[in-house]
Amino acid sequence: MEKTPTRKELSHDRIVDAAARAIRRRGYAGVGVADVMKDAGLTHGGFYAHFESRDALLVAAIERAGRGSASHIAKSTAALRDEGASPFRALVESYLSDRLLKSPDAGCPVAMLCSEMPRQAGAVRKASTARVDSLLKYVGRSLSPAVPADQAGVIAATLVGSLQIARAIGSVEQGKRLLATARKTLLAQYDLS
Amino acid sequence: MEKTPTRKELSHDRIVDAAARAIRRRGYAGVGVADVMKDAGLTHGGFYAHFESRDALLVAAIERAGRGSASHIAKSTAALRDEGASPFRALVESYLSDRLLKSPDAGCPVAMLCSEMPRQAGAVRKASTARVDSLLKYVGRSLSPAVPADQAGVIAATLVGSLQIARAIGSVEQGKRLLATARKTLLAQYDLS
DNA sequence: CATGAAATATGACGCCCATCATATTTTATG
DNA sequence: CATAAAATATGATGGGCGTCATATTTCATG
Repeated sequence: MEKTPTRKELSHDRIVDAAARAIRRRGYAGVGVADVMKDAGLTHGGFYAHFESRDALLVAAIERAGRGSASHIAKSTAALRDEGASPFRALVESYLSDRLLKSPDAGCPVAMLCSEMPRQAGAVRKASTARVDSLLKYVGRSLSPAVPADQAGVIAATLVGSLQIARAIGSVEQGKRLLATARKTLLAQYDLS
Repeated sequence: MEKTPTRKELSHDRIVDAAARAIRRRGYAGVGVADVMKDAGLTHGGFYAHFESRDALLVAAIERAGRGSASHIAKSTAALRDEGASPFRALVESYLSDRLLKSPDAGCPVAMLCSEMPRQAGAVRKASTARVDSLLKYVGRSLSPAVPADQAGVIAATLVGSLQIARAIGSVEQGKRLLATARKTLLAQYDLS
């Protein structure tokens, strides 16, 4: 029995979606209550009927962004696996896809927020580290059994770092080259399929 | 002939130092004019006798933080090299030292700011990408000739990503373990000395 | 020690933002 | 269609921050 969502639930959902986009595009500090509400097609005043505080919105946004990225990756990897790619190859090629260079609001929130996480406090921090843990677990599950499990952290770090540096570097051209060699290197080292 | 610095030059220097600490500890948005001036032992009003704008301070802070980290690494690697370590091993062990887990204002500003860089504008962005380029060049110079030059980017990404994730992860214990395996993995793969 | 200039402090202005109180609109029920 | 409750809008408040004008202090020079 699927309960049809109430109007408030629909609004709530649009707000979280807008916040999840904002936090990936602009970081923690870039999530403003008024802006998010406007993006959700509402005005700022009604915000506190939906959330106790801005921090509560941030927590919801982080979780939503994580789920969004996870399902994005899942879809992308599924397609690659259909073409015969190993789980690890599918992850690497999805995570380090050229397309993500320009569209930050589709990529992994850990890559967008990682360097800001240690500065966050309380529930926001907790929700953030939970996303990191989740990424590590995901990477771990995609590894070939021949790869030691403790490598998941370094591999995740290489994925996150490559995407970040490819975005931060001067030219898009350089960024694409970096992504390409990162994919090649990771596959050469860990894709023991 | 060493010109002795004027009072204003000394103040300027303390301001930039305070800003360089702040930007590594708290990110771009965490550099407030009033806070920085207080840290420098001054009050907020005199700021615009030293800088045209807050953005100009950010540029100076990024450059100072980069130089600070570079000289920190240089000192640390020099000591390791005296003990017989290869240039690459010295870099890896300096950059991924356990000590940096807790003291963000001593570590590499690229690791602290990387995910925020694409969001910056104008001169701040330029100064930031210059630091990234500089890091890539530094890594490239420390590589053994047997390692292809285009690997510098991936290696830098692994360094930056490992430090970030080690800091963002739940426990310090986990962070140290991640740093240790990152060091081990990088050395096993690239330290062809 | 006096004096003018350089450096810094005090204080104010305008803007943006999170939060909240209250008014208005929308939806469901009789 | 009327009415009450739910949802959202309007508007206000207080605080923080970048910026700047002006006052005060500090320093060098005679």
